[in-house]
Amino acid sequence: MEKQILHVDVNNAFLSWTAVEMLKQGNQIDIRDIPAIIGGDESKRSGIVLAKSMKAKECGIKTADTIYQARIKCPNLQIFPSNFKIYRKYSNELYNLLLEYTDKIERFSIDECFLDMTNYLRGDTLLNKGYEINKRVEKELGFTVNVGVANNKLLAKMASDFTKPNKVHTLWKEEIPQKMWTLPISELFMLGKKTVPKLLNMQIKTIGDLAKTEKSKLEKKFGKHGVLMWEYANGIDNTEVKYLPEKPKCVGNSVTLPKNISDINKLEEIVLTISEQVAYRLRKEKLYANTVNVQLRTKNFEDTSHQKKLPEVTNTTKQIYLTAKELLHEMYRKGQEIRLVGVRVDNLVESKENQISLFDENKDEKQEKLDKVIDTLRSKYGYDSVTRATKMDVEEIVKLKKEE
DNA sequence: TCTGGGGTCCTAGGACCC
DNA sequence: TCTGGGGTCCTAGGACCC
Repeated sequence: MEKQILHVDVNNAFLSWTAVEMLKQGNQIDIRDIPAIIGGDESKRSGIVLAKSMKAKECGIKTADTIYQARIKCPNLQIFPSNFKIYRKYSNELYNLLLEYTDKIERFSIDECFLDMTNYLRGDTLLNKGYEINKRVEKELGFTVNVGVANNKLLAKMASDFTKPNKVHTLWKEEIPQKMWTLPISELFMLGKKTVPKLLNMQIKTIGDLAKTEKSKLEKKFGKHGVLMWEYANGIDNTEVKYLPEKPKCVGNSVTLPKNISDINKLEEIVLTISEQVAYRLRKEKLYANTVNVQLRTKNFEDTSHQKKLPEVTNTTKQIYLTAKELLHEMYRKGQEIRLVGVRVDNLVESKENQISLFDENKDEKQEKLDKVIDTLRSKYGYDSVTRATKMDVEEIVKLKKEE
């Protein structure tokens, strides 16, 4: 039996949600009706476009443009900051509404869900359910969604992307030639800016061209990715809607520094601050890490990363920091101007039980107790209620910038 | 005043083992 | 004398997504 899949995608999510929130706060104008974007903070050198209104899109503004570019494209642009707390709130409102239709919902991202409706149609059609969800979200939640209607996840996702906003589109098997094969290859899910030029070089311009290309030829050139793109171009996707919550496979944080840094001592302090955050999140997930990874980005956008497998799993701030510090020293070349620092833990496991330890006693016990005290304080009074004396906090970095 | 931050998955090469 | 062939684990880097 064919699967019955819906893909629900919030239109201009961050901007729409900000608009709804502002209206709720009594704001007179709806920022969806003017040239507006949600953007990062240029003074923190994270000035990129995260979401745009239709009017801003008409100016040619694209997601991930720099705000600098966006302002040139549209001089009377209005810029609003992001607020992930609000986004999570509206994302949850959407999820709760969708739960009335099926409990098989995969939260693909903060603003996208896949619904497996296969056993939940109750005599109705999938398309009708799609329309109903589209109308109800607008009426009850105040923002709009696109809904893709199909027999697998890939086709549902492609369908929801057709024309926006506030639309419902089907993409049945027999519609693939007219609706999907006519599109340029850049529109196909999982074809990014590195692969598209390579395909164009092979005279593969549309998704239809790709679908008709010999699968073995693509496999030879692109490996597994080649097989995947061929299958997607032909509308083939047998993956299930993953509705059960999954543990993360890695946990990481990174910061773009307000100013490039060449001082290894300052970099160490930043690595400490980030290690602390990462370890805290790891413990909140009740996970242990096998591997620590440090990433550096220079002022020229050259990225390097080094990683190290630990002798035994850990979730203590101390272990993660000490390893990260070691990696930092291993990587950092004197004089390099560092723009971004990141720390990540990988190969996460749920417990340290099945670890073969040579000793019976737990030598991390003291650290674990200390971490626990701090975690409790933070969950009660907020993350910043506990700070380190050596920590280079935001104020200090900003001060450093002003001295310039 | 150019260029975020959070992820997942894959690949290629080296080390090491039998 | 002219150099196997598997397999696993680890690391660095890259591609893609939202």
